[in-house]
Amino acid sequence: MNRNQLEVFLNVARTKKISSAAKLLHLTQPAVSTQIKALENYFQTPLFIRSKKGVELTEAGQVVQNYAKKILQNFDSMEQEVDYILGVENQKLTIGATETVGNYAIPCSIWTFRDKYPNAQISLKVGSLSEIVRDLEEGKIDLAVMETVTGVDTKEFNLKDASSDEIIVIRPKDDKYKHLENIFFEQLKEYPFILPAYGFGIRESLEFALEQGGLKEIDLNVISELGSLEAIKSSVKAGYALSICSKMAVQKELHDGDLVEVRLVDLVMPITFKVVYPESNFLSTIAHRFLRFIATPDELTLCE
Amino acid sequence: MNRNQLEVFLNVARTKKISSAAKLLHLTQPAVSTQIKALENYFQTPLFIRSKKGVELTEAGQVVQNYAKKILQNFDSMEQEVDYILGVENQKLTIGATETVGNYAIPCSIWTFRDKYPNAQISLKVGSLSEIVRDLEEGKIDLAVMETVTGVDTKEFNLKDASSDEIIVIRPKDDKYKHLENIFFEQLKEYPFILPAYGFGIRESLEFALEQGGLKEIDLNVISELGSLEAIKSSVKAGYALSICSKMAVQKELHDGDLVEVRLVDLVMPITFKVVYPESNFLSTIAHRFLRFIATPDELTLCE
DNA sequence: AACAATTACGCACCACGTAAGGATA
DNA sequence: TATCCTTACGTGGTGCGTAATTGTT
Repeated sequence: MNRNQLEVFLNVARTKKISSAAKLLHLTQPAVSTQIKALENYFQTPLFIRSKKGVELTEAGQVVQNYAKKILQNFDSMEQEVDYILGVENQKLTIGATETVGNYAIPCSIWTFRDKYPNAQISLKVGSLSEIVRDLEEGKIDLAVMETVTGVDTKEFNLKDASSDEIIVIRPKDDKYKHLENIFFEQLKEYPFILPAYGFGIRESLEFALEQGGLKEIDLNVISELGSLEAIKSSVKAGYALSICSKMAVQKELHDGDLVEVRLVDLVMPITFKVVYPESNFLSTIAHRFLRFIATPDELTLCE
Repeated sequence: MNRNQLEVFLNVARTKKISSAAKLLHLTQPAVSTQIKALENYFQTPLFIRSKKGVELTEAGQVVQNYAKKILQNFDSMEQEVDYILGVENQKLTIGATETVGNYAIPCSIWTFRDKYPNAQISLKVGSLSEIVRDLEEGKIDLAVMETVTGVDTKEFNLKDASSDEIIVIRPKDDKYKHLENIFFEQLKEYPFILPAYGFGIRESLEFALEQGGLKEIDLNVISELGSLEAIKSSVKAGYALSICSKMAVQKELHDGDLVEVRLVDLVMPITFKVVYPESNFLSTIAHRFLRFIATPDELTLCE
């Protein structure tokens, strides 16, 4: 039994569903399932009672839950105290990010990260891909987060996958689109469509996802190409057309019902953020901590 | 960072030597070294100061030590509390063991194990290999510990390596053997030798070790074959001859100086105990706990 | 049909052992 | 030379994803 299994366990206990925990942890259902089974095998007793609508803690499971919380808290405290000794709080951290990532995906992560180091000087610099790459090379930023890594010298810099987002199709809440729930990509061309402009990040991610999905080219009824997320959101809300964007960028609208997600049955379009950073030796301790943070699967979940 | 690394870390902190910790954990020096390095990389700071004669905790290292102790205690408490719910204390456990293992290697482990379950009914049955195998098949014992597994139906039973002992050459403390410290196996035949009898376990282990070492047959100046460890020890002590036995079996004599170990430079003769047990489903919970215990590397170290 | 969980299988990574190297008394 | 630690490299076990299966609403 190890730390990771306890983290998985706690997420299952909290959500009362293996599938939900898997989503939070950015793992698949079977992965979580086998981890729980391994724990139960270790203790030689069931920790959950499986029922129709999820799982429920057994008595032994409750004991494990209590201790697991304590243990993970101790891990956290240990890291905090070490950080205090190292004076991580006094260090400065400047993160670079491209437009889409920087404006929608990263800010809430930074808030969460700042909670851990409330007195550190953490700043975010948003710019175009080329600007960010140049800043990285000139050492003006400690590390950068972006969707694509074109133009980055992969010999000079390291890459790491961060938590992933997803491209989704959005539609107005109007009743006339009501039947649009689960459709094939092909069917999209029956509706007016707004395409994000190039250089906007998401357009490139879309084309890459289409290629991966075996759908070679964009054959849609494009009524316009817009270079601003706000413009896209407004246009779709107003009922003019469908469009796409990153799911994180419209969390609020989806939740409030101002926009509705159209699920594609034959295509998923994941976005994997890349964190770009120089050789370990050139990284400050707090930059290391941010790397650890952004690579930890469930740290970003507060934002969803 | 995980539980295992903390356990390694604590052993290094306690012994102040990576090599000593490795021995206690039945690991190699590089294995422990890399684990410590991984921890230090995780925290981005040294946890030990390496010096000529070992290692010393840094300030950060002391913090980690304190929390690591807490965390591992919590793991222990968690397991204890789960065991309490499952009523493991009320279960009965009967362990079978062959002569050598049962008389020398296992008893101290059982004491340690009994500390964890003071009210459980734990008994040890020592017998010949065939007796133990029969008891296992008849379900009279829950599991068995032995050196060789000849005669065990490996389809019906599972095997697991437990902590290992070592066969060593012993000599009298007499001054006339004083020059015998580090010699080649070949040189042994210049001295009178007592060989343990077959069926005694260790004889089989010896022949296996010789075969592994590329030394096909026992070409020694054998003056007698004895079937009792006590007889062997007495004879060697009395100065009649050299002999072999498991290191654990003569811990006390080696420490007191009544017997002396002769190191072979061209041959090491490890003994790996095998734990034999039926299908998981047929095992009581406490038997499972004993399996977990005996397979955990550093649980047996209290006996060395 | 849709959702929740399990099982089977292939792959990629990590911890380990072996071997070799370096530093110090 | 002996002791103690580190670095380099090959290998096996474990955790994960994919895909297929079962069971429930």
